[in-house]
Amino acid sequence: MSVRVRYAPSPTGYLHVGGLRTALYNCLFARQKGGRLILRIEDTDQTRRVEGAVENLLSVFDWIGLAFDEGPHAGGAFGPYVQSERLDLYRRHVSQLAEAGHAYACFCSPQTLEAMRAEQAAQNRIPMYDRRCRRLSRNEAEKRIGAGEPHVWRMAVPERRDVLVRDLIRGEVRFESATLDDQVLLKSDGFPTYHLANVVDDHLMQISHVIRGEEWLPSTPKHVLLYEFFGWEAPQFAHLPLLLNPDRSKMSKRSGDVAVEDYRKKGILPEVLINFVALLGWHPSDDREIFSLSELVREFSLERVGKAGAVFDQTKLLWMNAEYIKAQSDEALFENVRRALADLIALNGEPRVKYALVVLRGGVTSYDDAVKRVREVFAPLPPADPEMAALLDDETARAVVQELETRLAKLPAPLWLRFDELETAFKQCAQEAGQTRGLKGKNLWRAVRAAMTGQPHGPELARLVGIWGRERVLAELKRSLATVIGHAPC
RNA sequence: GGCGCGUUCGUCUAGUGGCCCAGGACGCUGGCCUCUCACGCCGGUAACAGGGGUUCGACUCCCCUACGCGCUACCA
Repeated sequence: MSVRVRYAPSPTGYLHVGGLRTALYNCLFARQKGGRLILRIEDTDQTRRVEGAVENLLSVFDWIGLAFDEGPHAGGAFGPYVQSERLDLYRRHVSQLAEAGHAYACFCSPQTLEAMRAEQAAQNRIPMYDRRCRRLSRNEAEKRIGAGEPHVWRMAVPERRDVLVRDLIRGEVRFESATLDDQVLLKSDGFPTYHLANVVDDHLMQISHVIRGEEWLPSTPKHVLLYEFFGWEAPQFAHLPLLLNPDRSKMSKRSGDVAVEDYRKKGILPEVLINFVALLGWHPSDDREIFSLSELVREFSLERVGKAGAVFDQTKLLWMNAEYIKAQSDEALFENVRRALADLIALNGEPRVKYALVVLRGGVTSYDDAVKRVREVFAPLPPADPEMAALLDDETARAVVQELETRLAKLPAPLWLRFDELETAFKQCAQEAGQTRGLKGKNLWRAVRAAMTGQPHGPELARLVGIWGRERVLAELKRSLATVIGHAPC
């Protein structure tokens, strides 16, 4: 049997990282087995309609690089792929169920149900539909429907029997049907509930494996029953462990960033998000951690998916992002941040901006981070650090700085753009300047740093010189010399 | 409350009865490198939820307990 899997989100307006992982595992499974990946939109809740949600979802998948073989955008032989466009299908199937006695009309109003639950709660009983409408005769039900009375259709769960769910990840899970509610299948507005639509569509779309979040495991026996009612073969199930907040509750919107879009904004690379999320609940047979999508396709297996929920660790995500950026060549990285640095390039020329990036890229965790660092190095200096400034209250240090300035000013102009040579030349100038007054090593460099930046930290000075260029280097040196003179210690 | 799932370092995890006084990664941390920070390199830290079995031998199998989580809607 050919493998057909699906990712079936309800269009809430954003893609949850948990959803991304589900979609990814489905994708990996499909690709590896030479199967098809289907996108199906489960928009059966009219009250939660979000404008533009599908478009947004598609654009996020586009960014992330996951492609569906069939779906509302891609078409396919099993459409429509949007549930709100399949309403008649669900109605027909409910009639079929009703005909066979597996579904019944229920006329209980929301108020009635609420009262019933309140009473059950008060008596400390398990809240469950008491099946009062199940006892209605078919005649009476038809009469009330004919009279236009609002109603839903519920599934008639068998009284007492075991329902067995076979799960590829969890093995066999047994449920007693008495604990299963007579689930609503078709709502009073004519829309199906998840349970009905899901089963009908999975069957009609010939889905072979249902790979979804663990939160669906408790309702799977109902689905199994529905397959039985229809006389259909059920697909294979695989329930994935949940993605968790740091407090180990189900990862949710209110506890931080859960939307793929949020991570995109933070500068996380799409391939990193894929790599990272793949490792949440799945582990390869060795200890590798860096995987491209095609490597994941090769390595993935449901057998190696774990059972326990996984906390989404932002710190490790950032580390992985840094790893990916580290792996990029200087050229590639520059191209990736070029747009964000356009103004600086116009102002300082491309060679120096690019050089700055190369010098500063060590340890950057994102493109934004890289851009920030480059911007900082070109920005005006913050007020001098007192300790650093104090170094220049020294006669010798000042003389050395003065000497350095003189020597740098004499360097030929073209040299300032030949960064390697400039580094060497600068070091030589500084050392020679130091020699005139017997300043060397740490003392020499600290003094030069104080004069150039006034800051305790910063890029290596010999390279900062190339980044800044002649004009600024000389200007900063002069400025600090001027400042220092009137700055004698009290 | 009911039903279900789960439980190895803080976090992601390896481990399918002896290879494990438990391995890798992130984090944290010590050192080295060094004009500083970062990077890099080398090292350290830290876990089998508890209790009973089964077995010559249990992280691995069984049972119980505890804890966590999920579901319990005319939401998905």
